Amino acid sequence: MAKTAESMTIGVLAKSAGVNVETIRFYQRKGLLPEPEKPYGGIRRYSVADVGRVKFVKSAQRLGFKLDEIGELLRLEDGTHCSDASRLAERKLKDVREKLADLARMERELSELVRACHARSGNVSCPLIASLQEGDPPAPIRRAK
Amino acid sequence: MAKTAESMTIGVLAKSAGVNVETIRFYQRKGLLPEPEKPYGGIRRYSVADVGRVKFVKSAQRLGFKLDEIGELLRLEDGTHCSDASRLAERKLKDVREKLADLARMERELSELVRACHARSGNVSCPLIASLQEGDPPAPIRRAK
DNA sequence: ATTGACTCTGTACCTTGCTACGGAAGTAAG
DNA sequence: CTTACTTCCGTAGCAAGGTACAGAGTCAAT
Ligand SMILES: [Zn+2]
Ligand SMILES: [Zn+2]
Ligand SMILES: [Zn+2]
Ligand SMILES: [Zn+2]
Repeated sequence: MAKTAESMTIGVLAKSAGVNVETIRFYQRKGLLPEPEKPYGGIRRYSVADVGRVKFVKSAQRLGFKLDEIGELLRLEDGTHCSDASRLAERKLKDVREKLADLARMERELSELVRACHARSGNVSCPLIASLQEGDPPAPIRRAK
Repeated sequence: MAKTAESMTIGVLAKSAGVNVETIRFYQRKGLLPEPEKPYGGIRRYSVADVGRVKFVKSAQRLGFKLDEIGELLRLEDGTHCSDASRLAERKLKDVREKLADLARMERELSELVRACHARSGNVSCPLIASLQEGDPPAPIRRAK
């Protein structure tokens, strides 16, 4: 019964979780993953719980959490601190929305410049280059406030 | 007339362009900004053209270009290579749209989880934590292909 | 002429999330 | 028993875009 409980080597753990062995060690150094005791001069063994933990980390990364923040999430692993957890998620959502707005601005400006370049006729200078030479942060569309 | 032409010290240049002195030097090392000759044992002087160049870099950064890519853009500074320039912009636009899609996914997933956490009633486990423990990349909405 | 503020040069450090390497030692297969 | 693969452990390096020194020299004002 200790067979399935603590049966994996680090290599198997890494493969099961779909990450590099070095990533496992890195997470251990960061305190995201516990380092099992090892038998004197022997090899550490891991359990399926550790696979879950690594996958937890990877899932949280897909939501935009940084490793430090994932450390905080892991402390809430028992699921009994919903309001703490959702506070973290709300903060992250705010970050994400800010980045989203920034990227949306880039998208607008770039596509407008590309359009202008394609529409360019004759010998006028490249609108993209010209815009960069102006140097001004392009006028934000000013609406009634 | 050599007064306004090459009149700034690096500190003035930096301030005019709104960046740190170290940033100027960094750009010089990166080849984004030329290093003026300096009088024997003296101090280099910069012109307004250099201010423009730094601002060019900063503007391009706001569009999402990396410094390496900005190096390429700077080679097209004469504005006569519109198709080269717009190719770069189109590639960047593609990058930006990919990041945008990724962030939009995060936004969707996070806001759904936050919603679920707020809607949680009674003693069920935190939906956010539970979702991370499942570990699966949340089912992409599968549509007919 | 002596501050004090800049500049020059080189090098080191910062963040984030890994990835790689070197050398020793344990482990599994033949 | 030997060979080949892992593991262990510490340290070093990568990308990107800077930032921060230290130690020496220069410049302008008092
Ligand atoms: Zn709590
Ligand atoms: Zn919750
Ligand atoms: Zn060309
Ligand atoms: Zn163009």
